[in-house]
Amino acid sequence: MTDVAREVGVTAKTVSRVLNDDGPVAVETRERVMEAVRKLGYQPNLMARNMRVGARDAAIGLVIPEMGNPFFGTVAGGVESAVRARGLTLIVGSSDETAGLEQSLIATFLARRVSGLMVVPAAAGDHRHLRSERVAGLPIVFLDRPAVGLTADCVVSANREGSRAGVAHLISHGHRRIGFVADVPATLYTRRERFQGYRDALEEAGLPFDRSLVETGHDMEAAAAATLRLLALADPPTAVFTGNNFASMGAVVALSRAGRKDVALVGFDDLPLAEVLDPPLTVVAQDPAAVGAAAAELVLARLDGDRSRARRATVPTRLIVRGSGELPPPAGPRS
Amino acid sequence: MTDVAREVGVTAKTVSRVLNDDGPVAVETRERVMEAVRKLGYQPNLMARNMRVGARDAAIGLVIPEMGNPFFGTVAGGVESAVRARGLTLIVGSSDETAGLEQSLIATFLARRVSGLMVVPAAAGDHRHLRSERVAGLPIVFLDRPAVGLTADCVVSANREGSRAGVAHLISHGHRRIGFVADVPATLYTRRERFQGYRDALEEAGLPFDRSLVETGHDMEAAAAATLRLLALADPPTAVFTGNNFASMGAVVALSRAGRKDVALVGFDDLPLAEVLDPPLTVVAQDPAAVGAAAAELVLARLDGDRSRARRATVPTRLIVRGSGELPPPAGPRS
DNA sequence: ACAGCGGATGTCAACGTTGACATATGTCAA
DNA sequence: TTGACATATGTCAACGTTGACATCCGCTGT
Repeated sequence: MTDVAREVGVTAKTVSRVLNDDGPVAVETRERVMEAVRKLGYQPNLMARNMRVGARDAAIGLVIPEMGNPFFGTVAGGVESAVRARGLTLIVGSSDETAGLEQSLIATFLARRVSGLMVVPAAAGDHRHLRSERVAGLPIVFLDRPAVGLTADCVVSANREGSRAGVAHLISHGHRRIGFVADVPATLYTRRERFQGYRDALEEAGLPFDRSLVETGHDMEAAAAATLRLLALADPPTAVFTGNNFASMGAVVALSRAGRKDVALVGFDDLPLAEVLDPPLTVVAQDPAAVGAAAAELVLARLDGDRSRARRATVPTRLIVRGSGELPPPAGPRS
Repeated sequence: MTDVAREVGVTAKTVSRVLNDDGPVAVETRERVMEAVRKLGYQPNLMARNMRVGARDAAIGLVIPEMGNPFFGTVAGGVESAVRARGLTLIVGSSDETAGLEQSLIATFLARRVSGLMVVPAAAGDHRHLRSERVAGLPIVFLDRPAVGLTADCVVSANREGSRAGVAHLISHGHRRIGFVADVPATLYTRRERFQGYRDALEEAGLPFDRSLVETGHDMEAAAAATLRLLALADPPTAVFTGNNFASMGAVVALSRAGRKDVALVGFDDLPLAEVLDPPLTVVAQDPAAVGAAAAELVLARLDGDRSRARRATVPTRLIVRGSGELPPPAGPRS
């Protein structure tokens, strides 16, 4: 900047004024400055600028569990466009679903003095350490899953209601014994909520809850095995509800391998190939971009001085009917 | 930092020494400093630090076309772990496959004085504007597609060879008329390379190239339509090679809708559900995480002072045989 | 006893930018 | 003519940190 100023024969401050449209500058001076900027290929140093003004980095930090997962990728995409529209930069890190990595990422972001923090909590996280930052007024929003040990803004999908609707859909097609397959232990928020939705639907229809119809598999293969275990029961389910995309894929694999095209299936989370499957997969679709965008809006509102108490926003899900959920239960002795 | 120093009764410099393990500090002083740091909840300001030392931000900027696309997400994941292992932070932006957004993202990163730049070029990009930065010694690496108008480091998949191998696989199963479906116009590097691989395989086997077997569809539906057009030809192909994951999905949909389980299919890019399809999809799989990691290694090597000329690294692809590529051509009048 | 040395700490300036305030020049109304 | 005011620019300091160099102390060896 000093170089540019020298070139034009003015002070750095004048150059600063030109570049920031701040204060009065003679038209001729402005032009000469702009020309020198071009000539020297000058680019303002954002680091120095951020340090001077407000001592905050014009960036938002985002922690997600996995970059390769399209769900979180799309969430990040939603966050990014909203954030960029405000002239802020997005800094992303992935925690690999590990509390330790998550903490160290957050620490890095805080050390950079980001203007806001967005976190998809890792499964075993704990966010009490963020209390002081929150009190100090740093906008912090949690996505997809709420914070643990901290009252803070949060944007989640309508897990319970979506799950309820998916299971109710199966019930409305005559199913009375419906398996539930999800990947992760009960510590994961989304799993708990979706399981509640499953029970809500059963209760609403006056159907009994049968513990033996609930299975767990932490990845696709495990979910496939879990599905097969359900089918091998003495009194097997006629339909299955899967609590996330890996579980859905596993169930699809299992039904395909077992040649059981008669078992109805509804999955939580849409899959890119869902309509190509045989039968096409009926799903409860989330809207990850909307989750990201909503969270970003919350952060931006807080940046604008919104000091109201912590809010929880819920992004609706949508039942996409494609075929696999509409299979009727086989006509059995009792039906 | 001054607050901590005052608390302990030393100078900021001493606190700095403690925190950076730099220079001799009395054990007792160190402990008292650490305690004050904890007590005051002090966190060093990375922005100020970066500005002082080397005038470079301890971050790497990465531009990808789309966040939600698992291919680029996984690339970003590969980059991130490599970069973080070096204590650097990853800053990501998505260009939405737009040259304008790409440029403005790059400008932002340069203004932040990132230590390195990694770019997956948007389809219509032009990177001449980066020449001066490159000359100035900024590590710049292009991923998945080479730079346009600039000689620079680059990491790409073995598009041509992978494609050749995929088509050769079909040929080895007796196919002589093989359709080619890819999404994008000839300006896209990957499309050009994969098409060349297709022609290589034909030539290698002494098969004629038939222009009418080449179709274009820019998304899944378009690719499906393109596939149907191929099947409707007077002398239709007995096998199809698809040049990317959307094209593959489109082809799968088309074959499924047309009830043509006899048409062999090999696709470039693996799909999460490939093995669940009927028949399971044979693919030429890329290794996006390896692409990201290799690119990151290149940037880091440049940061370490490697000033050798621009390199191009090629990450191998892998043929994953699952069934759809092994269907024999129907016994026709001529075979 | 004293030079010399290494350990522990301090002082100062600088990184690039911009807020707060000051100065200089010109314009206009009283 | 003069003071009030707007316009155009300059001066200075500060943001938080650390490199370069200086200082002070006690200990060692002769």
